[in-house]
Amino acid sequence: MEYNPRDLEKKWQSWWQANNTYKVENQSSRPKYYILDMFPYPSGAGLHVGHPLGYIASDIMARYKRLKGFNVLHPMGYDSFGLPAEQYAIQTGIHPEVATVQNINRYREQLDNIGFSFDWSREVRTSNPAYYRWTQWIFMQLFNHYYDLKADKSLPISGLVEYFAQHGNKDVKAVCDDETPHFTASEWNNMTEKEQQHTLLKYRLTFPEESYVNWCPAMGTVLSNDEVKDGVSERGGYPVERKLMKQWSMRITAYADRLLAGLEDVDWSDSIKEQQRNWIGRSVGASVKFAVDGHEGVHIEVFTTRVDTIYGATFMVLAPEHDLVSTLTTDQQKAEIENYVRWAAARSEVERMSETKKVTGAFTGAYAVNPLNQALIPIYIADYVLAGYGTGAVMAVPSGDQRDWNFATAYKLPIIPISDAQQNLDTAADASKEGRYINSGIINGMTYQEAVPALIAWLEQNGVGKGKTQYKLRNAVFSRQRYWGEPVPVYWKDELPYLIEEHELPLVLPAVDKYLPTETGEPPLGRAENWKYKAADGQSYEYELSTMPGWAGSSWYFYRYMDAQNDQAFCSQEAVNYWQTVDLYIGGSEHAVGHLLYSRFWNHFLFDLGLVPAREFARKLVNQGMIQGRSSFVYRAKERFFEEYLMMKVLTPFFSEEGPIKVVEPNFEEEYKYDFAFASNNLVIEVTSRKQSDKIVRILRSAEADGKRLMVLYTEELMDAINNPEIIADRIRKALDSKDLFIISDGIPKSEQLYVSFTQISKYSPDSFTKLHVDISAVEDDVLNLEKAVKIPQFEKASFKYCPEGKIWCSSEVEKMSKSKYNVVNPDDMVAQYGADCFRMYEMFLGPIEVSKPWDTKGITGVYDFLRKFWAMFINDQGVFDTSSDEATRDELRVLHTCIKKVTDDIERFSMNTCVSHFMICRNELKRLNCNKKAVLEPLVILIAPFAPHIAEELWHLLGNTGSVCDAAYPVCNEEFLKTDTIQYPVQINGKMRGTVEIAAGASNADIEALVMEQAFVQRNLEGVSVKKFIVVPGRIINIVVG
RNA sequence: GCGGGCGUGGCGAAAUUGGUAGACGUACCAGACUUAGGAUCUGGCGCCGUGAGGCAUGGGGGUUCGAGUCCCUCCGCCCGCACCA
Repeated sequence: MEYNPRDLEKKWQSWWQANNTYKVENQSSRPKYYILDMFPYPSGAGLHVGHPLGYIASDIMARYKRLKGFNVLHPMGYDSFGLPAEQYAIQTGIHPEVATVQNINRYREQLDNIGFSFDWSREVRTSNPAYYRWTQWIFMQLFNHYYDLKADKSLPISGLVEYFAQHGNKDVKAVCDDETPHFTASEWNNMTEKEQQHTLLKYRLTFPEESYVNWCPAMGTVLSNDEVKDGVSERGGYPVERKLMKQWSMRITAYADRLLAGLEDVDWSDSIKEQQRNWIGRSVGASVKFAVDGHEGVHIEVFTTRVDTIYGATFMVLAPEHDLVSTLTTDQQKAEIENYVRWAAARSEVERMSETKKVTGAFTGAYAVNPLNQALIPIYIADYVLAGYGTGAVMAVPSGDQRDWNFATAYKLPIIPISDAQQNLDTAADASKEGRYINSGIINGMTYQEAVPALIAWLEQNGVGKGKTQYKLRNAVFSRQRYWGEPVPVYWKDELPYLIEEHELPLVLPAVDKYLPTETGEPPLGRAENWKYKAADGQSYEYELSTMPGWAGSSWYFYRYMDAQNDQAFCSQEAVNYWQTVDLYIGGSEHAVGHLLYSRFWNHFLFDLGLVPAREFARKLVNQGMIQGRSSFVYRAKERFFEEYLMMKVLTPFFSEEGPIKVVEPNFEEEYKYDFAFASNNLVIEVTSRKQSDKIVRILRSAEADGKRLMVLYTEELMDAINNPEIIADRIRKALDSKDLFIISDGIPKSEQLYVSFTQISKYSPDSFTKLHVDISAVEDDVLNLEKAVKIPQFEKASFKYCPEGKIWCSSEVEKMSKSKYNVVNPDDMVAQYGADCFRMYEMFLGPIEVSKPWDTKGITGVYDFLRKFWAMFINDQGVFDTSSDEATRDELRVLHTCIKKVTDDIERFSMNTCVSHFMICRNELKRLNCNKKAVLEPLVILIAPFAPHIAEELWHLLGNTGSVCDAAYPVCNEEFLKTDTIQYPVQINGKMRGTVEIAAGASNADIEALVMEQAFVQRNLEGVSVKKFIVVPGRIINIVVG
């Protein structure tokens, strides 16, 4: 009976399916456990070996928890709205849904292959109307709520309307737009419907607004901040610009403090928490209004975290985009300011970042008045002040802030010390909060702790400022000018947005002829025919044409799994009260600030509405590392190297080192002195293309100046010379005798590119090569198999015409796995060759789950061998399944129970790699004991079932059981069996290992000491010294201190 | 610059509270069996040394009977944020 993984795996996979083995009920007498994977976006490329890593770990956990007696929810679904399907639709005209379903089917096949214990009856797809109906429903709740600061939670907007009608908004403490004006009850009641609705938008948690957005012209859509990296789109790398557009926005800033505080309550990695804190970017300080000299009624508001340094403010800086710049600029300074504003606007994001040390700015000619001491301070503009943060203006304190110091030094502005502890203000600013204030009016002599509240009180009393907390976090743009997303359940009437009726949900995506913007520049939904909202008043209105961003559907999907078929609610209260929150969430750290922050935001909101039981949706988060690919490369020579290579190839056979021409390595550091140095005593041969005739003249002169004769060979001729080297050799011989110059015509076929392997390039400049990815399947033992390589379009066979020795050595590097890098390893291939159990165990064996590591197929044989040997323990000499029912020996039980203990402990602390090691050790030891006892092997089958469910299920049934091994009783470690009669004590002398002594387990310290001192190796080491101390750490170690 | 993480054989990595550093696996070497199989089994495998022994967890220092683990310091790598007032 051979171990034949494929057959038995297929058999059990269909058995599980037929028996609904993985179906989970929403009620149980057992405790619940919810383990969730980040659901995938089903891309056209399918899964690679990196994707299942987290799923395997979670599956092991899920199966383990089930064996341990939990009712385990372990679902899977698809984040199926998204850009790639839409791009594909634009190119092919195929509806994104069709491509998406195809991709999902492929994903499902691949996932099924690996033997996961997902309850597929709970599958969710975000693009399914039955699902996005509830995404739209949550959107409607957000529209209908505002954030009340007194209650510190979201409340229905209807309550606000009632309040306005009775009291106006003066005493309302709610999160709203900054410029929302105050109004009385009668003012409110006298407003038109339009005015009222307009006002309410300033309070709603989702609202349309004109705002600067990251507009990506190439993709025709708006991107969120985290979808933009270094001024280009994260996907595709297209340029992104700032553009003013009407967009739906989510008032996530209302939850900034709670999102920050909530991080304390979750067991997530420090790195993720820190990234979220960074993103929220809370800073506590004060806002201060500065009057402007000569401009009645004009104030510049600044935000500062160091209001205590206000007496040191010697100038003020506005961002070049600040609204007041043109108002304040004097006629005299106008030209300079306009110049600077234009220059700053033209600078790209990248330039601005790379030149942060350069100090630039311009003086407006205006002066601000320091409210504390009435000092007049000049107002500058400079691009080190960002328009997008705070108020876009700062009070500059060169003594306390390095950037202000740099500016003051460059523009010769005064630097006033403000603390008796400040030092060396000539060389740098001193931002410390030490000492007591000087030159500081009302806070002179105070410490930092005393000064801040004193100043804030003063500012508030005098109406020129207040304590304020500022966030980096912006409201989240919630519109995409795209087709393949959830329609926003809103129609427009009189330029105001209104929700459609709840019973009209879902608002289904309409059909369109093309997936591109309309001719008038509207989003693709503008193409839908007869797509109008029929309101209760009998009128038709325009629907909102933008769709929701990718993060909408993924911000609440974990609740849908609890009650996936519900058409009355996004999830029933019974279900959510049973499953509560996610106990363990597994996924990549790349979602640190996107998905994980938005989901927390929506969850806090749903919590405020009383719809979910906890503020945080996932108690524990584990971030699996990436499995990287090994990319193989060959190098394509650039033209320069090409010439040199040909030269070598053609000329070296005819001119040895002893001959008239000496071969010299080209010197790339002295570029263009002699472009190629086949140099003899007084002859330089230059190889060049005809196009570079001016270069030739230069080189000729340079050679003549050195007293050398020059021969020019054209690459075009060298090409011919490959087949007919004698001709060139002959000409060179002649050139040695005469002073002839060779000029030969053009004619290199473009396609004849030269590829070289990395081993050859080490002696040449890397600039001479272009690196190209090679399909790993065409690489065998680091050598490129030319036959296989030819199937890659970029490697025409002709390209290898001039490869030395007819083979190419490939270099390899570790990179992210990606189709475009030709380094993808498909799990299907691994499963086909080694089986799902082996694949699962090997992925775990690779290393700790959180660590990124390169895939290496070579090592998988070790795990495969283990499984075969594990199988073989159940098979007798005749090749038949056969286990002994004899009682297990103490040794055998010790091995078994050690394994139970280690594996159980390690699963609990998520150390799957060491679990696999323990299984191997256990097998090795049982083999040594020649154990085939059922009493030992049966518990092992249960123990290994989470890791290798198929082989476990097969053996479980062969052992005579009828139900699934998934429902077996988890073996319990009996510590009794771990005890041994004797202990091997390591013996150290002065901390150095000298040997081991076997000592009876219960021996007293005195007995131990006597026994140890007898040992020969101890005696030998004690010669000439005396024992100062004898340390016994029971069960662990003995250390003898000598002197 | 700020924040987070990390540094152990040829390679992936073990070492749970300080207690035999390198488990387990790969790769490699030798042997056995077959004899060409990429099969199986046995042994070896951090470095130096024939050996006893010495040296080894990025470098240096400290605490300790004892340090990969704790503290200080320097170096290097990775990730995140980045003129955030």
